Amino acid sequence: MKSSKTRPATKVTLGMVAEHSGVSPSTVSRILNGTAVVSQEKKDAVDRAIAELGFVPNPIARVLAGGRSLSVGVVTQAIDSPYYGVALRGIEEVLDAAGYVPLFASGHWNAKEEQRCIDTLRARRVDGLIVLTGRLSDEALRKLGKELPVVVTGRNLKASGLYSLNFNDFEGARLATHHLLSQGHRKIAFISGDPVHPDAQERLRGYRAALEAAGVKYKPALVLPGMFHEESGLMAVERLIDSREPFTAIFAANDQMAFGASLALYRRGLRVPDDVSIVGFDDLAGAAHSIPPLTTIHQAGLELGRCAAQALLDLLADRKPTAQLPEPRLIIRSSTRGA
Amino acid sequence: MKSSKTRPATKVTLGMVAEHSGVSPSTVSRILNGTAVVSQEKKDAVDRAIAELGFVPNPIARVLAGGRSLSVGVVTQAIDSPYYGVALRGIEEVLDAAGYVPLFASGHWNAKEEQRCIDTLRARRVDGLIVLTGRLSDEALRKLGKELPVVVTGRNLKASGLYSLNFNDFEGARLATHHLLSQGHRKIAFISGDPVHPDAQERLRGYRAALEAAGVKYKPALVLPGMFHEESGLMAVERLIDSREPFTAIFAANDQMAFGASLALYRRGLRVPDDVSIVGFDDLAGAAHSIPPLTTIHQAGLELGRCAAQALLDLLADRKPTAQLPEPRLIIRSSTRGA
DNA sequence: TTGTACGCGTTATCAT
DNA sequence: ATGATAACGCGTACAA
Repeated sequence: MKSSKTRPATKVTLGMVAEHSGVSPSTVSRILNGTAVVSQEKKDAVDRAIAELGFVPNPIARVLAGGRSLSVGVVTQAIDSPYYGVALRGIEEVLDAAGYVPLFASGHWNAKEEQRCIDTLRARRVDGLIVLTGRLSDEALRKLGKELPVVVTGRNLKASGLYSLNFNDFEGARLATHHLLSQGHRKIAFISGDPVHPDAQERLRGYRAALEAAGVKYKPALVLPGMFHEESGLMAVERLIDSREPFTAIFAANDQMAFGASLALYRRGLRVPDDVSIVGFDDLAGAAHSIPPLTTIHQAGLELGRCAAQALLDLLADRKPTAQLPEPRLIIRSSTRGA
Repeated sequence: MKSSKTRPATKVTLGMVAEHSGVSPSTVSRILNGTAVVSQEKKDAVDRAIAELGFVPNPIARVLAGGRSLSVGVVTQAIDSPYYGVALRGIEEVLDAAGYVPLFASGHWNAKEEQRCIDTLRARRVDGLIVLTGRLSDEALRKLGKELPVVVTGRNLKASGLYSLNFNDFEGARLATHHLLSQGHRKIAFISGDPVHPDAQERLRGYRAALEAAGVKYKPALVLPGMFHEESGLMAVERLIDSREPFTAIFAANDQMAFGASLALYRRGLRVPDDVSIVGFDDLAGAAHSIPPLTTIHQAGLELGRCAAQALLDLLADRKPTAQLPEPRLIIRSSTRGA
């Protein structure tokens, strides 16, 4: 029985291919990696042998011998993050198309764990690294970049072997706030993210800039601390309501907090958008199907992943990365309306 | 300057540890792997040398030499799935605690891609495999189990080297439907999942069983096809409303479709739960913060991941896995009320 | 209990 | 352009 499925039943090695096609192992290796010019004649013979034998190179042996592993490490913060999850998909997509395999590891927003991830990944000899908005110091990242190609998001570092990709959080927040302002809202609450996070600071800046541009006085009582998750958004609004500080709109520094905020409003009998308008940030998958569909700032997670992977591929191929993230866009849905 | 951080600046090998402690490489290896009994004296010397040199075994070389890779392949369907995402976190968590590293790959609900993932993972010499509800045939899985330890979810296969973990979808659906019934609902629509999916069939069975037990006649016009995503839930309800088939409650085969259904209701001016009650299935992270908070069947994704990983660890250690998934539980929130 | 020698499958170096 | 040979770092027979 001749099986058309070419999956190696018994391990077939490069050496066997060499023998089968009457050339030396080195030649086979050269053909596989395009390391040197080989006569068309031998190339054909080897290709045929590879097909006949169903040979698949052993990536383990390859890397031990000093070759590339064709794998890249991706350190994210939580493998199940609704935002970064889609970024991972983007990374997977473009890496796969280029023959690379992603190795994911989660740092859990903890510099120490993150360092452990990186150590593990490097022990596994990844060819490069993508770090999604980590807690590591810029210095540590810079040093890392000297040792292997690295792409980081959420930073603005520049160095050879290190490429940064950053969203314009400031502009996104400005856009969101301006949208509310343009609809006549003046008492706009802001649910901030974890201040440790640079993104959170930028978004606060954007909020303030929009206010200022519109001649609306910034009121500290209207900015509530949050932690980027639903519960914190909910509690922020509860506190806000209890404080009796009047407001007609809320801008949450991310969608998850916006969801929590909506729920708090719902519980207090306040209607969105009739009683209060609300805008989020990120445009998570769920934003379009929340009730009401959430007006938000689109921060393309998928694009983020794709760009990061593409940039790393460039670095790996000794090309200069040019990937740029798209500018944030306001997505108007149904959670906002005139004051 | 003496750095307390013990990260190998220069690669330190097992051989160097051997030399540094005056023993042979084999002895070091034995100590590392507990392969044989070694005198306490040498053991201490080696341990000291390891600490002093900051030695970290090279996993690549280790596996090439025939040892374990301490990595396990995890094939999921989409790296950004809201349900499986948390399962991945559970897997990561228990694997990590045992010194294993997960390698994630996405099959995208496609048997061919799934097979590719498995081939890649095996080429990377994973010690075992976790397959989350794949499209692969039972036969293929059985064969795989003969070659390396495998844990699958969403199936009921039994074989040595192969462990299955399955939720009681039937019971979950029965519970959900019964809840609606017990509140006086009689015209209960069911938004089904993709029928290709065994889970979807089981849930339909559970729905019918509950109906029958309550003496309510099953009405085909009340079951709408869905595809497990929001949009399909939304369209299902639109069709249902347009069909003018009366209904007072909806049971969606998963939360995502329930969200979509809620949105359709909202758009048509129908209130949840005042006009129609709705219950979902899965208990996604977002279910608790949707508006209104969704009554649903808790299918512990985190537990699923943990159990799968634990079972694989057992298999790997030649223990008999005993992990069992918890029974589905009804989580009553605010999307359901009396008819 | 411990050490020696070899092999894992590939790439890199150095010849030719 | 091609081949022989030596690594890569570790595990494991086998011998002692």
